[in-house]
Amino acid sequence: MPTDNFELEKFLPYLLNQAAEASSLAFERSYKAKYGMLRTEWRVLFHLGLYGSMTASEIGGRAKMHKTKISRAVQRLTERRMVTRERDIDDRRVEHLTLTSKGRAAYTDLRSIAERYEAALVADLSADETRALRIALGKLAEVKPAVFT
Amino acid sequence: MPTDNFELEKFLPYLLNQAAEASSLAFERSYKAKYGMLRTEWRVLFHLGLYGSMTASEIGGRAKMHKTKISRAVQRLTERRMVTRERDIDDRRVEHLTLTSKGRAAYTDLRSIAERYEAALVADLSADETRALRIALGKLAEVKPAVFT
DNA sequence: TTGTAATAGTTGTTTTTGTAACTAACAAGG
DNA sequence: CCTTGTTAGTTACAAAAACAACTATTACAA
Repeated sequence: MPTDNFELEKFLPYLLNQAAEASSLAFERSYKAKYGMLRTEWRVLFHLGLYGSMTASEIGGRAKMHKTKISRAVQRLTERRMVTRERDIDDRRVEHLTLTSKGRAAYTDLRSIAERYEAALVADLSADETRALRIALGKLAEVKPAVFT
Repeated sequence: MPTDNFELEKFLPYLLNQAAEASSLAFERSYKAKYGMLRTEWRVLFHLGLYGSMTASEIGGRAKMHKTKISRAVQRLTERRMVTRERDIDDRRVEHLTLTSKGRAAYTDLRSIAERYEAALVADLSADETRALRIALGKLAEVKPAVFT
């Protein structure tokens, strides 16, 4: 019984948020409960697990996370002995971040959870839907549209 | 140069978040700059604009927003004279929320921005992609998967 | 009735996030 | 060398979100 013809449920920013939130929930519980991690932290962890040693800026560029988020995530991961930091010899502003064995163990564990979770999510979708979804999401993630007035 | 074969860029919770954030940005600037609204507030505004008078619980159920978020959003919208509250006669716990003319004007304006913005977002996508995207997102928004360990 | 549970919504407190300002180190032209 | 500008990362403070405890009201059964 809407009073006009706008469809909120199809408005992409709204729909994307709902889907993102719902689909993040179960995974969030895993890394939160098992490792006391925040969203920012598992992202940093995964980047280091996947790409090996990285600097904060590199992670920021790739994950599109603001540097303050990364700074705090790294601080917490360091306190928990999951990440070590090492100053660059040539440029002492730069820090190289690396997973400790504890961090790598957490990454390996969470990655396997992520893989199984992904499979469960995709199980609801047809192959075509999944393919189109990934392509469309990839495009939308890059979009940087002008402001509307 | 990943060190293993997990694809973070295809992991749905991650990808969805990126897409949701990127695609919300421009619209967020509109309602923030023009009306000083928060995400929670435009959502409440749109529900009232679309469905007419609603209670906080009804909005919560439909938008999957926690009741404290709604309570505070309604409070701010009321302070700005965009929403009025009226106690239910039969059940005095319940409040019926309605847009004022000022609220309705803001809704109409923002809805038209939303429509144009949606068109700009979808312009990057093929018709098939768009259709599959909406269907897939709709399913994912409903998904409530078991916790993985 | 009256006692217990449920529901609508609010308030208080703690976490997280966002934003801006900051320090430290490097770069590059004069 | 200096000055000016840039980059990497941190810190401080303000805004927003999450979570839990609360009030007020209704429902319902003993």
